[in-house]
Amino acid sequence: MRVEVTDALSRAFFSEWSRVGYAALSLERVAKAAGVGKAALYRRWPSKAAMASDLLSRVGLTLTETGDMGSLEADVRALLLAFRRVLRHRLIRRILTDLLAEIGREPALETALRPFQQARRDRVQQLIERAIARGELAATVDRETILDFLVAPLYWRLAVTKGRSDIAYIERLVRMTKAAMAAG
Amino acid sequence: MRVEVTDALSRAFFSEWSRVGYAALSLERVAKAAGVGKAALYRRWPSKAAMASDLLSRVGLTLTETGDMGSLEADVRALLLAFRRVLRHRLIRRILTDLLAEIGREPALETALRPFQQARRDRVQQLIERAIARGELAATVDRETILDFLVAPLYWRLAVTKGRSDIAYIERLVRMTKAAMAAG
DNA sequence: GTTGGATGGAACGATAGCGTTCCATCCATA
DNA sequence: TATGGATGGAACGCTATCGTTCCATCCAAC
Repeated sequence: MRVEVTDALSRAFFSEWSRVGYAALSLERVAKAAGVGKAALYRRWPSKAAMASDLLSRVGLTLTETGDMGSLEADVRALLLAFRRVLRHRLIRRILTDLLAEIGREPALETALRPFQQARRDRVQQLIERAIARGELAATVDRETILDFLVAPLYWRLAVTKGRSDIAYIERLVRMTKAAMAAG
Repeated sequence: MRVEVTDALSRAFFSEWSRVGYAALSLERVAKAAGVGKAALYRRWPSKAAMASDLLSRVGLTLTETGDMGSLEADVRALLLAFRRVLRHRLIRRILTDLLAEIGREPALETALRPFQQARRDRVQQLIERAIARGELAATVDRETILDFLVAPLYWRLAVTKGRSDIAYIERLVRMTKAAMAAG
């Protein structure tokens, strides 16, 4: 099967997803937007959920990885900046919020999202372990709750309240997150 | 118009919303689930968006209000517990996540949600002002960012990662949030 | 008891996506 | 240059919802 057709379909799928949402996503429109016959789509994927899962799992490979930045503060800053870079894409933001809403209804999507969550979780775990090794955090901190604190406020601001997220904000977030981690 | 019909329609609307999501919500099914003719529904609301906005604005009145608990820590705890009580309802959680995803596509919904956001914002503002008056927080703290920290982690855990939120977790959240606020 | 308005229910034509099938055309490989 | 598989496009029957209309029934207020 021709690769450019597959690519066009993938792009159209995400574009449509962002535009109308998962539930209202019509494969007929996806094919049309890709400039492709419906048959070409159904030859590749049997259903909307299957297509979504497949495409999401492919994208999962693109996750950025940041190494040891030398200190907890620098690690947190790097993580937040990387997260911000991703969440600033309108298309990604739309799809992510939609995905989080749709997961409760389409179990297949949860499976597809799991690699992302696991990658994020692993990355934060490493960050915490490094901080403990450096003596910047107590060994008894609650990993799960720290994970919540490292991701949630920035997500909330970028995807929900749609406020500013300039460097000054990120720096404040770094300070506050560090303080929270030390208390956890 | 008969009140019990209006009530049945309202209940059915939220129930269906939670079940299939806003985009896939069919007013025909809502009427059927309410045991009511479609005409009775369209006599009351002209469209899905209008019905959603109207019903949401009615619900807005039910927002719980907690007074001064005597200290920043007690205030934060009360806020988190109240928030948890709301977010523990499966129906509310589903509708809320769905709403946050749909807002980008249906401006009318943003208008309907605004009173909620404003109420939450006001409440947090009062909490902060009280803390400053008590000398527990510096007058220079960033209100907006604190707002993010007070709401986001708990939302993230309850609505996204679907992890535990027992009292021990809430207490940890109180400690960490307090530390973050002091650093902000 | 009468009356007037709201009701449940059924049907309308229109639109749209579903998943599938068919076919003439295109194009890469051999 | 020949050939076989993928292609775009059109159409299939089916189902569902839309927003509207009609009507016989019901019920509450007078």
